[in-house]
Amino acid sequence: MPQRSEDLFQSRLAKLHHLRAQGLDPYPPRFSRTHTAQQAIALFQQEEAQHGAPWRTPPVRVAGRISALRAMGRATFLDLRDGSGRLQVLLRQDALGNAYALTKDLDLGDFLGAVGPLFRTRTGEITLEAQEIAILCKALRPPPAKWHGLRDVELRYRQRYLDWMANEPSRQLLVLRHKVVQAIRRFLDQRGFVEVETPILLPVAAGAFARPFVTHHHALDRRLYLRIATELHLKRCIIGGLEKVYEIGRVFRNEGIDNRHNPEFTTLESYEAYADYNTVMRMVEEMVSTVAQEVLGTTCIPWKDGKIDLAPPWQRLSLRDAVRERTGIDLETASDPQTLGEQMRRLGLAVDPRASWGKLVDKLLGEKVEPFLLQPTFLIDYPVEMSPLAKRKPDNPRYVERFEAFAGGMEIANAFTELNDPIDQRQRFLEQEELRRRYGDEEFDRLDEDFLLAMEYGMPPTGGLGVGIDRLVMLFSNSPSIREVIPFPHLSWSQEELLTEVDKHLQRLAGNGQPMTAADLYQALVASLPEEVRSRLTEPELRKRVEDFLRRP
RNA sequence: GCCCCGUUAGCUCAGCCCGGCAGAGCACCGGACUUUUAAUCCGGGUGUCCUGGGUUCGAAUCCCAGACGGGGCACCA
Repeated sequence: MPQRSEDLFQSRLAKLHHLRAQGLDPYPPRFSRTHTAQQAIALFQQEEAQHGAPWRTPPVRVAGRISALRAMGRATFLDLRDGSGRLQVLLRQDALGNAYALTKDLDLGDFLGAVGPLFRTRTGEITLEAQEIAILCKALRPPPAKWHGLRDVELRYRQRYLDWMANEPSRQLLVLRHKVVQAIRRFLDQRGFVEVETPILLPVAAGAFARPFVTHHHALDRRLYLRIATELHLKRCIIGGLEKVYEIGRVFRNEGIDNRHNPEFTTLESYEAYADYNTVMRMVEEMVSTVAQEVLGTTCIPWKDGKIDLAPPWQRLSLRDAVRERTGIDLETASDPQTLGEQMRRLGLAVDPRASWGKLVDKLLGEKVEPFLLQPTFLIDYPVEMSPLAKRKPDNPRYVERFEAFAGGMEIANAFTELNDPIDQRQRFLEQEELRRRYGDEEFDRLDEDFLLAMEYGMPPTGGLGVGIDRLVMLFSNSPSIREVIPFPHLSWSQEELLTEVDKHLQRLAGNGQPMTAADLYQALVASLPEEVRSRLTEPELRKRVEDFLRRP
């Protein structure tokens, strides 16, 4: 595989062998350090203040990755970087003796331990003068360029560790994400919520609008799906008597990838018995603003060219009013697909004539309302057709007690007073199944018989909430793309992966010793390659690969 | 699915319009240098110009097809 960068690799390999030849272990099992880079610098500053300059501390032990190397004959400066920061190390032949020869085998990216006193150089930089050094790990590939860093977006995502090595903001984003999740947990834990872990592999993937991923359990010989939501299991917890539960976890939706969608993403869902969507609304604005305050130190955050103020209370706007204000359409009168579709066409929207009313409302919201909700806003009371798990409004059964929260034009939360009438719930599921049949749309929700069974035992009135953690982190970090905030985002095949896959098949096909003609081998290859690989390569490309393969010794 | 842009050395990028020996900085390799800081100085270019096909005496450059990435649209929570 590593045909690229072969020379750099070989040069480092040679140094590795040279180290071994001298009886040094390039990968020793341990090195005990007494100070991080930051602690070492703090120690020096403290002692210098006490004793006055010039001052040398007693020896300290530090370790880190070599991030810069400035060699000048019998003295070498290098920068060691660890999790806390950077410390300059001076290697001098006079101080190190024979060990100084090791310097020649060091490269950027290697891990090194150094022992010695701290002092200030002529130019004033706090520096460790090494009396002892130990290579802790020989790196066989070079780190990204020190000056330009790593800009190539594809490389940044495919080899995220290089991104983190080279780009401080990317590292910080990971930490920010952690702090957000931590602050959410703290918020909920303090309110008596219990965190539970519900299954990811399910016989029925229900609880949201999405196509699921399919997998198979061999021992059970059963088709299973990856969950698209945690909702139905968390409600089972409520049924079982836990009154406040939540889960922060990954859900999987088999859909396209873009700036706001990754096929796996993290949601928070919480359920609280004896709460309703009004209770949840207050909790959401308090939670998001509290998290912002704890993590960012303010509730007023920059977003694109403007600012968003997350301090409660957030604006509350009924969905019907919001649509009427922005489009002039009244959903009460435009209450069938034909009328609504007609009015939407008049606004210049492309309308699928077969779309259901709920889908049309959804599209109208997505096009004409949501993108304009920059300051945090609750959209309240959704049509029942779009919300099969929410309780109807007592005074208008065509609507449900549901809200979605928006900020920066993105949906960040979705919540409702949960439906706990098992007969209505069954009816709603059946309607979803019917809609899926009628519209051939895989994304309608699914009937979950096991969940209905649970609900028939009785569920207290409950307020439920879903929050997209990734989008919340996008908001908090002013990131335009969800890929930035997901440590390892999904990408398609790279050219190298494809060709490696082809070669694997070629080796297997040609492996039984019998000589094959290029034409035969090509035929066998096409028959053997999975469609996902074959379809990404053209016939001439594959034929060429076969010929190259046969030409190889 | 559609449109636009990109893909050249390990990294960041120029060269492409108007076809003529594949370039720069950093990194790397060899040499000098015991307080440097993007160290400096001398010497060295290390390449499947994304892939495949076509036009041409000649293609990184022009044409066609495709892959991957980015952006937009469509679709979608």
